[in-house]
Amino acid sequence: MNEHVIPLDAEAHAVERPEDHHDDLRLWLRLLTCTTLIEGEIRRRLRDSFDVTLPRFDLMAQLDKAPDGLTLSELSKRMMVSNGNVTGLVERLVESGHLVRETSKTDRRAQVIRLTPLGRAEFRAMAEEHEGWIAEMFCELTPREREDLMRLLAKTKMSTRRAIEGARP
Amino acid sequence: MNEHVIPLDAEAHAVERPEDHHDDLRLWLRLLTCTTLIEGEIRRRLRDSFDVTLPRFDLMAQLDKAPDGLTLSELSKRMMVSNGNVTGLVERLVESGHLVRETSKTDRRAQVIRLTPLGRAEFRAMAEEHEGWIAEMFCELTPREREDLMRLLAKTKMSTRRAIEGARP
DNA sequence: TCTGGATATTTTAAGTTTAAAATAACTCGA
DNA sequence: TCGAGTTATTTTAAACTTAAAATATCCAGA
Repeated sequence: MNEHVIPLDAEAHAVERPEDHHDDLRLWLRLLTCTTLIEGEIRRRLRDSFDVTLPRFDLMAQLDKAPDGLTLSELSKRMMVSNGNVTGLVERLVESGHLVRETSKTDRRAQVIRLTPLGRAEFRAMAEEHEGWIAEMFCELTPREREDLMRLLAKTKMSTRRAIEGARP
Repeated sequence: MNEHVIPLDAEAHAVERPEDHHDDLRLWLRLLTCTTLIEGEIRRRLRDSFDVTLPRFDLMAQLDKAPDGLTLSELSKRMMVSNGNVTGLVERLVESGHLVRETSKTDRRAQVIRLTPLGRAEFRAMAEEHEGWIAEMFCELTPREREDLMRLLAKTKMSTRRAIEGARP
């Protein structure tokens, strides 16, 4: 008897006390763990296989997608890091012969950054390996699951952007 | 005419050339973007509201969950950062009166780290706000979507762990 | 007991990262 | 043209982060 009685706190997942956001916190921690795990492994493999750091790889990836080059501001916006950070990264990559910088013809404040042929060649070689590594990380997800995850992350991104917008308009 | 002809590369999503992992790469970049967005905003709010850095908050969060304290190794494993990193963070948090460290009674190599009453009080105050901020970021997702995302991230985590295990046993 | 290997932590050097202040150049309206 | 406000970049100081080497301690077996 009584096996059909619905307890007051049935469906624990749906219980919502005011201000009870533990599940969201767990969701965030899991998101963070996934990213940290993948990022750490990619960092390790880039170092072991190509002796390059992840920030440098990321910066070159942005430039590879922009054949006409990018300004430092544009780079820092796309990489979501500070301006000063990009200044230092570019400095070291110019030093090592992977990038060139020239003053914009239309705006003397702006520097246009480009990959050198060496930089592009090295990046392309790394990128091919890198893409395989990433596929490896997701290999246990079905195509359907990957689509779902993509969609849910897109929604999370939009939700977060609006939360940020709302807080600092 | 011909509008019903199915082109050779119909259903772009299903087209799978050998070694074509662009979708996985996009999935990874989206995951990274979400994490970076949220992390950046949390960092900003912690600074503005409590004048604390994110790494310090994260470290205190680990200790708050472990009433008996943790060793530096245990901390670095849980935070997924290097040992040396934790050494420095703990040093500064002891300096500011938020942590205490004592040598383990059973292993003279190990330091047990604990929150001080001050550290715990300050952390609890921050954590309450923090939880609300996180909920804000996810607020446009339905409960069902949050569950799905949680599940998919769990699967991603497992998939990644095995990829890492497989590469360096 | 002694010793080799494992574990816990610290140190070191180099690089990354941020926030904030400083510098320089642009824009646009009075 | 002048000047206020904006934008692009650099500089600065402090903190964070990693990988690798160095120390110190533990542990298990000969």
